Amino acid sequence: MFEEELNPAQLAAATHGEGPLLIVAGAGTGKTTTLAARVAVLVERGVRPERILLVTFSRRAAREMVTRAEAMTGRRDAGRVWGGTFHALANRLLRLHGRALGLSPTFTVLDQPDGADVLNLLREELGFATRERRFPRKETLAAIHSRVVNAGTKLDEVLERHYPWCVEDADGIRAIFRAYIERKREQQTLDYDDLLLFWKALACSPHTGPQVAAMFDHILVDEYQDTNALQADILEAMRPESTPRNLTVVGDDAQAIYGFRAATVRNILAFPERFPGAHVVKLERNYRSSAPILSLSNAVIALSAQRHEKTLWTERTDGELPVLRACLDEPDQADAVCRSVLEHREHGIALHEQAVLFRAAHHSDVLEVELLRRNIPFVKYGGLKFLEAAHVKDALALLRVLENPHDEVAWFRVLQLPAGVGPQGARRLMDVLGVRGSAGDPLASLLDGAVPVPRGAGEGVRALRSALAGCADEEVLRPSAQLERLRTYLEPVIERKYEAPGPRIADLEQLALLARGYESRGRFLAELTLDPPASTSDLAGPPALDEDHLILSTIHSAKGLEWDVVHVIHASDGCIPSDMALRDDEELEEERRLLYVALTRARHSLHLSFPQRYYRRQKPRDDVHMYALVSRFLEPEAVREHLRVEAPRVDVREDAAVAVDGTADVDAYLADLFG
DNA sequence: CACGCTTATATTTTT
DNA sequence: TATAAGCGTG
Repeated sequence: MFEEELNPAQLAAATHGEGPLLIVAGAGTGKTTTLAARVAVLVERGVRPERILLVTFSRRAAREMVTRAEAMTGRRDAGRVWGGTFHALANRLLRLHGRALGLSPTFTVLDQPDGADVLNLLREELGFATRERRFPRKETLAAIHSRVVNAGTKLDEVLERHYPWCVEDADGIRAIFRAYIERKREQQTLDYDDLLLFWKALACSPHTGPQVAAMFDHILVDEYQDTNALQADILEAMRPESTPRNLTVVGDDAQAIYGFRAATVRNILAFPERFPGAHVVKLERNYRSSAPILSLSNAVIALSAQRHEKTLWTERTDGELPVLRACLDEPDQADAVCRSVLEHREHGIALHEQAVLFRAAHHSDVLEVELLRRNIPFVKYGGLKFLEAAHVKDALALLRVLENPHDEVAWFRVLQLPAGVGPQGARRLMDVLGVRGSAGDPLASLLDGAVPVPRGAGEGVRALRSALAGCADEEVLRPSAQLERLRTYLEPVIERKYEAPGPRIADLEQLALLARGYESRGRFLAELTLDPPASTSDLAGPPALDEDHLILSTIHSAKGLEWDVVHVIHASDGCIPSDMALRDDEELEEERRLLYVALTRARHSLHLSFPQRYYRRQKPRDDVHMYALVSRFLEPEAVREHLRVEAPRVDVREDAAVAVDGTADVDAYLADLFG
């Protein structure tokens, strides 16, 4: 049944037997189809779906692949495949088997900002916040920690290479990190890095390892170029040599764009050594893009300093040259994009078959205003800060203390909700309640009402207590119902604490909406942090999807997707490559691949643009603007010849033109890393 | 010690 | 933009 749908290389990959398999799949070469077909083939050969582990870069991708496999086999039970991201799968496995590692099955998951908050508490406790000298911010600490763990590199080395301005504070950072491990263990919380570390520990342990590895007959991993050293270790441990090493990985070194998350293409390059006897299949025939789009993409990546051992080809001969348009300024660019989008729509291309891609989430701000003005509906992927908004965190913190009464960060937020309680008051209350340490029940203590309350805060604390009691009473209460109750408590709090409370209160309704469909509070919390709403439409709910809408997306979030028409905006030096990413060649090359990813999303029509006059939106009323040049990746003649360049309507003065520059094992392992 | 005010600062990408 | 740190007041 697959023979007609797949080309020989795809078929070879899909029907590969036992043993390790590396599929090197260029952009648009039918990677998803192939992987879905492989799942289908395995199921048809008698492998039970629940014994297949499918690791993808988003839950959405996992769902899509499983759905396609179901369609190919006609079997409903393919949905029982274990699909999801590394982190989501780790969460699932650790809830089942974490006990062996000393983890409670009710552990809570800290997202990156949560982890940063814990680090911040320690930063203050250990006296680094008040010092005269400036000390790395909590976000920086979180980023350093994450890189150390994910790359498996010593702290000192990471500091030297990626955070040279923090080298002087190495000892302080080390002290904070040591305390951080301890604190997380006490609280039964795991951050993103822990999820991976504990999965690895689970898989490496002589007791649990064989059992966990034996849960799965086949493991398939998508976007392998964007995995890091730790993730590769996990896979190796999940496929020990004593068993048939049924591991399929799919990736494209030319599309590696997650270096900042410690991903390394070495994983792909070293795969055959790590898994001896690995079969390698290359997919080079592109089915997605027109010839001119493919030529441009190939030309851009050909100038990469690194070698990419494949050249995409297509049998298509249709298509027009991609356009590079220099715009006057951002409004002009927004105008050009809107016109182009509407023109394509007149030619029968629906809005949702068109996308606008950009490097950073805020690059679409001006365009969004223009789209709203012209009544062009759109959804935006990437850069969504919903869960990071203070009031949403407040609501979630309330749920979290109910779920895990030793969750310190959550308590710290919750206890500052009542009027008259600030950071110090909250700390005192936490001490009295016994939040730290795993003994006792701080929640019960608070509800008992036997705790001394800071002067003037009596009423506020009483309100908080009754709100929590209203949820704690009934274990059966569903999370959405709990949120409903908490909302009545939170609304006045939000009105007092924040300006512009209107939209913030509306966000709480969204949150309650997201919670419907969850029976368990713990699951809701875990899934929300591990698979947060990816787009504005995820939040808007199903009705909005009926309407045709344009897609706006960061290039990162566009990974694996494709559209008939693609507009890449802000294709200027300083944006692509981002002037934040010019520290070394490695970063620069990643930016080039990012542009490559953007270009290869397009099927029929590709428009690049950049504003020549670029106001720095950061400072309001700032008259200072800069003159931007086209991205250096589009500058060389070898690339230009694949573009139709539209001249600026007004020339920029030459002299003004400047580029914008601008547990025990885990703990011991960590202790070793921190030196 | 909370809270409201001012000022500095740093802004990428995501699980 | 918006958050964090610094400072004065109650």
